[in-house]
Amino acid sequence: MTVMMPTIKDVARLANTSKSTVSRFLNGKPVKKDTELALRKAIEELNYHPNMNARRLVLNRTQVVGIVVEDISNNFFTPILKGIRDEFDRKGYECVFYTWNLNRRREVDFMKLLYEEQVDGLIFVSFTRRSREDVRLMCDAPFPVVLIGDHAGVNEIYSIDVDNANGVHEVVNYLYRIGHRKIAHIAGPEHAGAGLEREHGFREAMLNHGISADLALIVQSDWTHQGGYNAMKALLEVGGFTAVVASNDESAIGAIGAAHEHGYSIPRDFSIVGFDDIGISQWIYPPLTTVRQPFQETGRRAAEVLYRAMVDEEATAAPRILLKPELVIRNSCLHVQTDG
Amino acid sequence: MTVMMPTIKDVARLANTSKSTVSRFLNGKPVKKDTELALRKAIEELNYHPNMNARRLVLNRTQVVGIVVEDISNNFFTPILKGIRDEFDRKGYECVFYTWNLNRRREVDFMKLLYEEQVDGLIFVSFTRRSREDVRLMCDAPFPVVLIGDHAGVNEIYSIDVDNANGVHEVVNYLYRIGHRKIAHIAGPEHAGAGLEREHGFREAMLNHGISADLALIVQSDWTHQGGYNAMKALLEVGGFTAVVASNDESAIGAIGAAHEHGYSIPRDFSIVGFDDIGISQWIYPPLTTVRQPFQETGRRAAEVLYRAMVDEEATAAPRILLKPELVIRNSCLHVQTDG
DNA sequence: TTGTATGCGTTATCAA
DNA sequence: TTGATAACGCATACAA
Repeated sequence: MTVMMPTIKDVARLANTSKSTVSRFLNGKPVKKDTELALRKAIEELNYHPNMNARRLVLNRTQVVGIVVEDISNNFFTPILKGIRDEFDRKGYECVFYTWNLNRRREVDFMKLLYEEQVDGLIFVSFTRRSREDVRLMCDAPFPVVLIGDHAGVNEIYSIDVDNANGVHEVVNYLYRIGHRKIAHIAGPEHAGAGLEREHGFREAMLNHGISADLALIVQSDWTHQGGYNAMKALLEVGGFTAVVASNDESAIGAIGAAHEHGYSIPRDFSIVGFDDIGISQWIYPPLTTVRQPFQETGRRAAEVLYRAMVDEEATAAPRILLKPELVIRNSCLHVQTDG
Repeated sequence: MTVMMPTIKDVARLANTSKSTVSRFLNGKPVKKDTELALRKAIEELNYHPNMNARRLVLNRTQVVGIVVEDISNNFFTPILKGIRDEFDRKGYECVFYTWNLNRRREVDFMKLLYEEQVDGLIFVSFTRRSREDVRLMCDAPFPVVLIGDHAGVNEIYSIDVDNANGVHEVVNYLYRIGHRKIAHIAGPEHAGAGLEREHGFREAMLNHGISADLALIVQSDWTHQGGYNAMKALLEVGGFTAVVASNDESAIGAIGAAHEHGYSIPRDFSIVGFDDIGISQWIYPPLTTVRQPFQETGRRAAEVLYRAMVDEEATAAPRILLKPELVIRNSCLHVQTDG
């Protein structure tokens, strides 16, 4: 970077005009045909590119939105990010991705960091539970903020999430419909808001069918393959169930692995259902019945909300959006005889 | 963003000192104890945050590296990106991710776009074949550029990739060792450099064992589950093989699905091996024997090379790094009787 | 339609 | 240790 990049001034000199004319031309304002030609030539010749930092400084606007992601290596995030990107691509905004991990900084610390980056808006993507206090702080940011995931019950902030409870209800209803009464649950990690919502949804749905949840059949896990595997082994020790509702697809897949390892066949011996519908779920054996979470749509909608808030100061959209998930029936569940 | 953010000037006024002193303090230069106290108080009170754009403008250095990714929704990319991030986090650099897709722009167009963003360095991540012409252009950038993937044989550019041919050699050798002679190949897409390298590696390895490749047993595919599924169906029509080497894990998984659907059991009826070792591969049924690609390490090394090139003008590291993949043996392959 | 002059928020040079 | 001043590259109000 020791080489000096040409500036608007160099272009002006070469094209025999002034800086302001160059600037105007670059911003699509009208100039005389002659000067336009001279300018094009000069720009080409110098290989000139405008300096965005300078432009941003004077405009006090960056056309950049920040996306803060909890853990970029999580596969859930990629379709969400794609949804956000695609939407902002259309609007002519740049997306800058920041990642963090739980043990280093909090989301709000990141927000302060982004005060410096002069972003025009911000989206936080995380499946971890947020504190009221943190979310309150986010409301005070000098730019609009949209949350994907938990909003800690704060209704002043823009947020978007999937209706986790509703998704699990559908799952349990389906399982009930095909005869299952003894249903186990492999829960998500405690720190995850969505995990808790799904667990509550499970208990609720069971209650709705007049089945009191058997606490021994609800086992805590962590949304990983390994976690699902371990949880299933634990459940197999307990026994006395015909179906298991996993808190996500990965743990469902781990659970299937454990069942196979114990010589069971799915769905013959146990019905298993996941949550998320990640890409692989239709390709495993047996193809997994699950709840499709509209990841990309989630990202797209978040971008939409943020955009509206950025351009329209008094946007009055509903601050909370709850997307409906969809039950996808494949081959990991089987009809069973009801007891009574 | 209508609200005016406090500047260094406001801090100076409130702390009863000058802009320069504030600036020096912010950059860790020594100030008197009294002024330090006053400054801290003023900064706190005003909730002051430095404006990075202004700083970058005057420093002509951004502490930002650009990462241009072909398709953010591809799962391969996440561990690579994580490797890059982690490394630059340590170095105090910001990472800005840009995504593109094949039908919109070329990588070099992106590079020009980044002339404007004033990044200090750039990493291109793509599995698509690159043209000599494009790579040559990248060499002329005003900042260092590192390629992950194909380098079109241009040795002047920093690049890093996995030794695809070597990986496939190991696979074929292994298959040969356990008795397989009739081996099919589900190839990757034509536009992917790595796909071609793997296919060549396959032919080479077969030849090394004195087996002339049966062209009917090499079928083109596209690295997707669906593609692998279709390819396996086609192979099953042809018949006459005991093992299949898939160009990546996803198509291997699709192929297993097709085999199951036709009533075959893996590995009893066919041995199948993949490439990449994506997270799911050890959890499917049967657990997939594959070649582990060091994704995260790839990203880390790329970041390392770029960093060296950015800080040390005359870095003379070897421009091309080829990482060795590793055969991971699980349960998707079985020993068979050799014919002769 | 064009040019001059000013300012955006920061760092750096130089005297004090 | 501090303060005045001049950059950095660009956009814009105003005058021409």
